[in-house]
Amino acid sequence: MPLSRDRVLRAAVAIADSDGLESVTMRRIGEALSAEAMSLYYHVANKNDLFDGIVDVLMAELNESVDRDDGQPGDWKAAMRRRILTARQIMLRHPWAPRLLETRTTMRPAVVLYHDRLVGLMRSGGFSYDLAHHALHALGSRALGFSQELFDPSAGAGDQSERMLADLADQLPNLVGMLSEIAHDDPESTLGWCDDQAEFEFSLDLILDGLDRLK
Amino acid sequence: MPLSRDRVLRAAVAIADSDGLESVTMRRIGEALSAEAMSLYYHVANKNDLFDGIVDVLMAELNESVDRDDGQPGDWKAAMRRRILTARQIMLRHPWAPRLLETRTTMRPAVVLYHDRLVGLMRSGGFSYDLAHHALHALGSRALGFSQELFDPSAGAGDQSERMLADLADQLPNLVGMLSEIAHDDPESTLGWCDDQAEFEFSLDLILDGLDRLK
DNA sequence: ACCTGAACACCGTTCAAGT
DNA sequence: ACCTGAACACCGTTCAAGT
Repeated sequence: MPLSRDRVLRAAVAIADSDGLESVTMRRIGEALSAEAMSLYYHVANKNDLFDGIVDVLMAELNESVDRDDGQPGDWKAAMRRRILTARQIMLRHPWAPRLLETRTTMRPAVVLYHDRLVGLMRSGGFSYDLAHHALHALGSRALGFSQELFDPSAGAGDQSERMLADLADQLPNLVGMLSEIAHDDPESTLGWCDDQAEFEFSLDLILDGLDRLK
Repeated sequence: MPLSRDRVLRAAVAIADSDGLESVTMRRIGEALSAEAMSLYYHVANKNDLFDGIVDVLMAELNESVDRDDGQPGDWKAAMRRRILTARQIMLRHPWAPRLLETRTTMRPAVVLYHDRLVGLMRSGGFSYDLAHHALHALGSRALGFSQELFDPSAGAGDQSERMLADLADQLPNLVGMLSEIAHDDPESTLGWCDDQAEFEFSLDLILDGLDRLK
């Protein structure tokens, strides 16, 4: 079974899914395909091209999922909300994807195509081109289903930073107050244990409602 | 002149400022300080600790700038807006900073402190802790003065992607329409040449106004 | 056309050894 | 206490050589 660009990209995605993006090395991909690392260079120009290809595979999956949502009832806001929350599902399946997308400087056709459809939804909802343009900027990566969290709790805050924070607590009256009230209302949650899905939807709706008002 | 953690961190920041984050290597820092790369390990645990330290230096500069804005007139919204746009100035001075902050998983005290002050402003403006918490999520990294742009024009889209896009143009009716209208109104701009400052402020105000309405 | 072996320049990091 | 030399395991990538 010969190598191909497609096989290389799929192997890379599989490695990223199971072991994280930093495990995606040429040697490792080669191993997964029972080939030498150098053989990959026949199907892929270099590592940057490899990453571009991974984005293409990801976005194909995303666009396919998102198109399945079409034809459902609702106005532009409901349609955009649905698409974006579907995109978010893909991101949750591939936790490495947001980080990868952020590092891409080249515009991938599939990414552009995704945004074209969003603009289409806004236009059919009565947006001017100008407002649709603002909207893309306001959404930023949220349009693709993710928002970068400054504190990543799942990565494990670590004893060291927790000790640092404990030492600092008296200098953080507002956060301490906030967190203790939230912990009181919902013992499950701290700043590190927020309901990410609920917060994502809150922010998304805040933006979509704000745009609605400017329409 | 002996090495010190501080000298190491400052050298690292200087390299990042002039040559980019990927040029910050142990060997390169050593060279800048006329020392061997291995000597750095006496003052810095490893590269992750080095990056944490760089964030600390950056955030010290940011918190200092932002505190200078205090005592100016205005309500919570004006105060937050001012702080966040000041933070943005720091990010523009250090283009590598957003990317670095996104990769940090540990909570740095200076970052937490910055957010504590934001919560304080919101509280004094009549926010419940719950809404202030939502607000932090809605702002995301925008609170620190940056938003990740999916398309980075300054990095140079590259001939290859431009050709790709030209081939794709007929599949992108909405984006093509949007861009041509924007180009008509403002011949300076394309999707790649947006007024980043204006778009940042639009999005920031959209969120702040939305929060105001929920208050 | 497709794959590989040998090699290069570069990483981060360890550790025993120097002063 | 502070710095270094030698070394290790790992990268991405090139290129001449194999089939």
